[in-house]
Amino acid sequence: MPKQRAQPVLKVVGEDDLPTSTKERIIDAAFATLKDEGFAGTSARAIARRGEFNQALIFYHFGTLNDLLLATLDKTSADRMSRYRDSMGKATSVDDKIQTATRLYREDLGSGHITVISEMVAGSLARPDLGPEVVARMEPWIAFTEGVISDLITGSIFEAAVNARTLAFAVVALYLGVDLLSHLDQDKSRAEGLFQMAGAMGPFLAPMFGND
Amino acid sequence: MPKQRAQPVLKVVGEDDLPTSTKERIIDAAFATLKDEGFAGTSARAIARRGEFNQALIFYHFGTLNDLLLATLDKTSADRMSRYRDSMGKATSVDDKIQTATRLYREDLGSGHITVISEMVAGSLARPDLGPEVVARMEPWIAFTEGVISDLITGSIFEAAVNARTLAFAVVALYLGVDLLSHLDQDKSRAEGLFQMAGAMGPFLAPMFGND
Amino acid sequence: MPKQRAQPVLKVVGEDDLPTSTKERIIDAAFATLKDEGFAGTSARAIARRGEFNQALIFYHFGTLNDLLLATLDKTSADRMSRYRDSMGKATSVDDKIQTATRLYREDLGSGHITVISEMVAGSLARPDLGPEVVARMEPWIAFTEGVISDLITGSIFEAAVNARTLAFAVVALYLGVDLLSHLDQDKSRAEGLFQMAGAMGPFLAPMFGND
Amino acid sequence: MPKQRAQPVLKVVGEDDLPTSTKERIIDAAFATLKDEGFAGTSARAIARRGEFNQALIFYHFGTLNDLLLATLDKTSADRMSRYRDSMGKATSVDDKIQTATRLYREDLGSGHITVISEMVAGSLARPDLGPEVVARMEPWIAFTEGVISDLITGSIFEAAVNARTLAFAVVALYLGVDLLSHLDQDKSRAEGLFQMAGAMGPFLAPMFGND
DNA sequence: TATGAATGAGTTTTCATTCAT
DNA sequence: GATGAATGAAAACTCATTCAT
Repeated sequence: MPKQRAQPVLKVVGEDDLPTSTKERIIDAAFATLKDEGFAGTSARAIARRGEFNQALIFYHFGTLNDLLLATLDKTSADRMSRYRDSMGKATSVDDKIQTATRLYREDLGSGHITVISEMVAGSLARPDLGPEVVARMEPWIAFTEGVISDLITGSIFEAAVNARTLAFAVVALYLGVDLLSHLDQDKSRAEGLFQMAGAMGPFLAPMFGND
Repeated sequence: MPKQRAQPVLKVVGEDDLPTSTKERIIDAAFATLKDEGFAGTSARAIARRGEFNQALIFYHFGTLNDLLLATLDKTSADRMSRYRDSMGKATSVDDKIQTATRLYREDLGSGHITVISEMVAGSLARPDLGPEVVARMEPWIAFTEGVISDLITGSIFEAAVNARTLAFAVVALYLGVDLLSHLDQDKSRAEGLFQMAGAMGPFLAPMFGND
Repeated sequence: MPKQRAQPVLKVVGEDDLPTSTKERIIDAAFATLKDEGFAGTSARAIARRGEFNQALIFYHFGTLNDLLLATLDKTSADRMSRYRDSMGKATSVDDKIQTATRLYREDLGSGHITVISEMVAGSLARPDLGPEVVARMEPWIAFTEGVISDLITGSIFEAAVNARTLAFAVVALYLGVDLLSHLDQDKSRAEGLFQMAGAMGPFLAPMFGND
Repeated sequence: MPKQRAQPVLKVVGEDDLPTSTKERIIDAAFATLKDEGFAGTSARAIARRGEFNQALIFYHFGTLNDLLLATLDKTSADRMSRYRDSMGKATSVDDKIQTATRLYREDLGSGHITVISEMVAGSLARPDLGPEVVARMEPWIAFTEGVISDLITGSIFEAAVNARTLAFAVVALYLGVDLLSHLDQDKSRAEGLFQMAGAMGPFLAPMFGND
């Protein structure tokens, strides 16, 4: 049985996969179900119904529902990560980075990426064996954020006081917390307000980081 | 029928309650189960087993498992809130407030308050009718945080740029996100690191807030 | 414990009862619940809620839910029986009797008597120990109907061919069947149509019974 | 998913069905349970025990206990209906029809058809969402009876006075009522007596219908 | 590869009834 | 007489997973 327990994290789906292999169809169905029905509604049955295939197919291809869920998280995470890398790489000033991050966040919101991430993180509490795996999938995001922060503070007055890794952890935690709360009370405006506030502080902060 | 559907949020438990009324015993069992078995493990059966009482008692006293869970959240929330109010009220300088917050966080960690809050917030995604209720219970915390922040920035250079309410939302979201991640990967050290970093920045920030 | 298992059938409630004794209040609540919530909805809890008294009172006074239900059936049956006796006693011709029966049926419909009877008869299938007791409560109605039929056919051409007792059983069965079906599909018009048809046949039948 | 929510009413089971498909086994078990344990005793558990299969199989194949019950009613109804159609089609005179109906009734009694029908009709009062569905399944029987009556009264003196549809409703209601009472007090003799009386009236009635 | 059928363990909730006070 | 609390048994239904084909 082709179980796939410890699938490499954030591996971009290989080129040998046909455009819509069965595995992809299943992942797409899982993504859609997670997005629309929430973690609680994402049973094997629900995914199969959504993708119009047989329930057992999930277990044939992924061994476990958990593993499908993780693969789904991997895929959306990998997709978004490449997008983030591209965009943030091009942004140089603090201000610019804030603008870019805001734009990306709005994209995430539209694509369902946010929903799926927060459903997975939160849901993994309810499926205890999922927890560590999900956290592992957050690691690359922390690393990426750490890079962005390092770039930013190197040479600034903050360089000494700030631990980039720790701050990166905080940023990712904040992102998740905001997602979670926004998701729970169906209110996007507070997250939006947060980005706007950050935007307003951009010019404020710029001189501290040696941008002008 | 002693249902308690719309229990007042954050009502501090009155002194007239006997030391261990049945309702309290049930809430305590729910708290312990939430803490040790996680949200997923907190079924009516599990709670009853833990508290060594009959399953049906839960429904007799709370009507619904959800309602018991909310009551549990209310109780722990109320307990902690009064503690936070007392302690933060006494802290005056930024530095002081950071120290106090760190101390309180460590208390939360020991008492299981953190575990229970994050289990509830995250788990409520998987019990959709719980979501709004849980968010509503976060509101007082946002309000409280807003107060602390307002006190802090009034008269400082940040007063104009910062929206206290939005920042309070961010702080609560950050707290939840940190809890969630720490809880998921069983690793408390990163949260600890975050507080230490904040502590290190304390003296740094003090002058910006007009403390000396 | 004052159980009341084999309560005399159709005994009119004695004069020693206060106008609204507790037992009566309970019976009234049971009647109302049976009428509005149906047999399935008539749990001890539902009755107690409706009458605004404690659940346990039912068991104190009647020993068993079944016994309360039977007492309720007795009461409504006794009330209606006296009414039927009075009215049918005054009707002399076939035609007259049909008119009277139609009028009484409409009364039954309004008072909820019909609902309660059919709920009880049908429901007693679902509470097997109730069955024979309920049937026993139908006996007086069969006897009463037998009397009416006997009066009618004595001296008519049917006297030899018809067994009054058997026909009485059929009439009661028909009444129940009609109630049941009308109740189930919420459609009173067919029962009404039946009475109208009987009414139309009255003058037709009259000569056969020696009325003119 | 082989749910069968809106199964065609009274569809005769096709010959292509294997002798004992799982669905049939389940229906047979439901039938037997309904017959022997009564409606109240026909829980999913009881059916599964009787058929020696897993409880969940019921829900896999029928989605809902109600739906299984309805399918069971459909099957027995369809079986009997074809038998009634055949037999009554061959009976021409009133007398003949009465004899045939009596014979069929005795068959029903032996097969458990009667028990199951009355359990279902009465029981559906206690499962409110079942009511309309069960009534709908009575409709074909009313229609069939109407046909028999129409044949009978056409050209007779009753043609003007009798509404065949209304009378058919009454006949079906009577049949149900008789079943119900017989079933409740475990006494078949009164129903038997009724048929005997009808038999005795046959020659009496014949001339009125133009038979000789 | 794929699937329909099957399963065992689990879920929340409701019920009639009992009992100590 | 009356009550609040407690209980054991049962209900319908859902779940992830397995298996024979």
